[in-house]
Formats: sequence, C-alpha cells, structure tokens
Amino acid sequence: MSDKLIQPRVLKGFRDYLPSTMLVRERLMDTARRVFRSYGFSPIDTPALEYAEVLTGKGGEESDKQLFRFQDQGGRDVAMRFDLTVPLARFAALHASQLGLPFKRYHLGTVWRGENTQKGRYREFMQCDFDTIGTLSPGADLETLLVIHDLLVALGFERFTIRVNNRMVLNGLLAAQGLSDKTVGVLRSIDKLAKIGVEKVIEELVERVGLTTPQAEKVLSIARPEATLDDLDAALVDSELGRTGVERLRTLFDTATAAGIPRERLALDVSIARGLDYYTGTIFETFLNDLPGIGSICSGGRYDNLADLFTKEKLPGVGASLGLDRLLAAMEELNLLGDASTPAQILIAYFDANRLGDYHALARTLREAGFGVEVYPEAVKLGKQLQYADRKGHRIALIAGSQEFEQAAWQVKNLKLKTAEVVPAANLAAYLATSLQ
RNA sequence: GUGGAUAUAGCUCAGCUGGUUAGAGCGCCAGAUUGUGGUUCUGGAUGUCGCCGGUUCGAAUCCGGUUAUCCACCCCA
Repeated sequence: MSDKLIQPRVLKGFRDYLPSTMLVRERLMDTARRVFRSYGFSPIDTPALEYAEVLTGKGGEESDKQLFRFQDQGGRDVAMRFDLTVPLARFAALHASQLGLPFKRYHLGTVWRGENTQKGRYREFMQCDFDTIGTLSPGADLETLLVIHDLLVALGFERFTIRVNNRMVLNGLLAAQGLSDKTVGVLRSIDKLAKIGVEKVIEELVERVGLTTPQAEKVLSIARPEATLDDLDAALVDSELGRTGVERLRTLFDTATAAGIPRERLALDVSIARGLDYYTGTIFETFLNDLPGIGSICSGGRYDNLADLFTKEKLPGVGASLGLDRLLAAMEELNLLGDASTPAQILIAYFDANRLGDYHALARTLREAGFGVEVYPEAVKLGKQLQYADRKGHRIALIAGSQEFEQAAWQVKNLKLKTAEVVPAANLAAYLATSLQ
C-alpha cells in the first residue's frame, strides 16, 4: 500500500451530513414537498450546471462575483447555478409553449455560491423554491404568503414573523422626489435600520447616498418599523406608484387575515430590500422570533420581468424560497434536532443464536405492516444490543428467547419509557401500532 | 472580497514567561452482572498538539506561510 495517505477533507463551506442531521433534513424536504403539492405546485428539476451567460446578468454584480464558474472539457463557459429562480426563468422561456399559464412549480435543489462562510451561510446549500408564473394577480401574492406560513407551521414552528414589503412603495417615494437613481444606496442604508438605528441611517443617507436631511427624514418616516399603512399613504400623496404599492399591501394584509393567517405573524417592513434586483413588487422575508440573527429562512417576492433576458413573452412571477440548510443550522442552535440516528423505530434483538430465521421472519411481517424494523446483526449479549438500540434512537426493542418462543409471545421493551411487557405474537402488530403513535 | 479571533483526545477545554514520558471532565472500551440499556463501582485505551516551514541544544508554547472554523463588513437562504 501507499504510505502517503490522502487527507480526508472537504472544501470550505461544503459539508458532510451524518445520519442524525440527514434524517431531519429529509424530513424537512418531505414536509416542504407535501405543503407545495397540497397547493397544487408541481415538481420540476433543472441542471446544476448551466451556460454561464444564462446565469450572469440578471442577479446583479454581487451574484456574478459569487458564481462558481469554469470551462468544461469542451471549452464551454459554464457555471454552477446560484439560485433556482434564474434557472426557472430559462426553463419557462424554453418550455413556455408546453406549460400553460399560470404555471405553478416547486423545485428542491442544491445551489452554490462562492461567498465567505459564516454560521448558516455555506457555499453549497439547498433551496426549496415554489413560484407561480404567468399571472399578475394579487391572488398569487396572497397564495405565496399562505404557502410560506403553512410551510413554517408544518415544519413545526409557531414563533416566526413574515415581514412584508412592496418595492413600489419606496420606488414611488424616491421617484416623486427625483431620487430614482439613488434607490440602491437608499435600500442598502435602510436595510441596516434594525442594526444601527434611525440616526445612523439618516447620517448615512445624507453623507454617503447624497440625500438632503428632509429627504432622508421622509424616507425614514415610511421605513421605520412602527410605520402603518396609513402613514405610508400620507407620505405618498404625490406618488401614484407608491400609493399603488400601499394598496397592494393593504389588499395582501386584509386577504391574508380573511384567509386565517394570525396577524401577529405578519409585519409591514418597508426596510426589507432583498439584494436581488429582480424583485419589482411584493417582497417577503421570514425570521424566527427566537433566532432572528441567523437571517431570513424563507424569502421571496414578485418579479414582473424575470424571463425578459430569454424571451419576448411577458412572464411575471411570484414565489419564495426556503433555505433548508440555514433552517437546519437554526434548529441546531435552538436544540430542535432530535438525536435519533436511525429511521427504524423497532430493533429486534438477536438473542438466541439458533433463531436467526425467526427473528427475520418477524421483522419482515412487521415491515409489511408498515413498521421500520432492524434485526441486530450479531448474537452478542443482550445488554450490548439494548445499549446499541438506545444510542441509535430505536423506540422499541423486541426480545424473545426460549421462554417467549414456548408461549408464542414477544417481550416488548419500550426504551424511552423504560417499560417491558410480554405480548402474544398474534397481537403484536396492533400493540406496536398503539405504542408507537 | 476586506478586517479580526480561534485551531491541543470523539466532545468541552487546561497547559504560566519555550525545557524530560502533554493533562482534566464528559464520552468510549472491558469487567463487576454468561436472559435485559441510560445509575454505581473497578480497570483500560485514546493525541502526526490543524498542516508546512523557520528560529533554537530543545517548540503545543516564539516567527512566517497555509487550510478550516467563528465574528464583523459586504451580501444573503
């Protein structure tokens, strides 16, 4: 053998997933799929690798810088997808004629960004996107909000806030004052509101963005967190665009409430900007109340011109993206991850060395009845097998030796409750079903 | 991409101004207990001190580089 070993390692920002993490990760994915499908979204998939020109140009300079980009073996200029929205635009432009509009799809996929890492920020991570394209209706905006809400609830969260904004509001305000060219700078500054406070933001708007003090104060009058829709209307008397945005927000809040979304989970927040330049209307960001610092775990919005680069056909859309791996990091931080590392709830002990066939016969019967069952592979002493079951997170251990086989019964040990009971083989499946509920 | 901090056993960390065989707690393994797990007791194993190089009689300790992680900026899921 070679005496020089290769160091086992992974790239910065890339990670291995152990069973205890992966079990949760797959459960989150299953939940997301279930919720998306329940609203009628259909699955699609697209390649991880695209022509670089497909991915550049739409997300802005920042995303171009973060692309993993290289030449393939045929000399083509290619890049790893940076998100799932731009590939959707390409996909929709390519297949528009077969899709039928409006088109609702979901897409769970890995994306890659060459940015610096931090907790909850990786270079490879999974996004769970859902979008509705081909309609300008406020109904689609509402449905997007409902999906975000129901998704979070289905994932087991209760304390979260969906912050809602509409890009027209700020754009309208700035346009009315001839400040349209300063939009990006203004957004960047007011995005820091929660971190650095009102005064610092005004300072920055004046010194770095170049607004006058009254203009900066006007911007802050609508961007501050306590602002209400009525405040917005008052500030936007001379901007039709801005008032349209406020009207959209009002409709969204009203219909969401009518549809049964608890009002305390929604917040108006004109300061959320979203970096990606393609959003044109409604914008969503979702924060966990118990861990806001990790950032938005589900973001999205309305983009009315996404496919413009690829087709002359008008393809507006609205949707959002769940950051599965960031959510996972948040759950780890909040101690919401279980420690089970097996998907099988039942372990059958290999107790009597001559009964291997009997143990596996029972395992197969129980699997047919829908249980996850593992048979311990070696006939080692019982204590060791139980310890294994305990550590792996099996909930039930089934044990049978000569005594049990004589009475056609199984000892059922509940590892969590530390109880044991002898159950006739005929009743076993029913007994397990109730105790595993 | 910019600035800063950190890197010692599976985990959390100690190791003072460089000095012989690098430590603790938890965990792990074995036994007490050859039909029963998380408690207790007894015993045991564990480390290229992130990696590469330099200074030195001598480096976990000092210096340089490198890689990774964390924090801030930027940005974002």
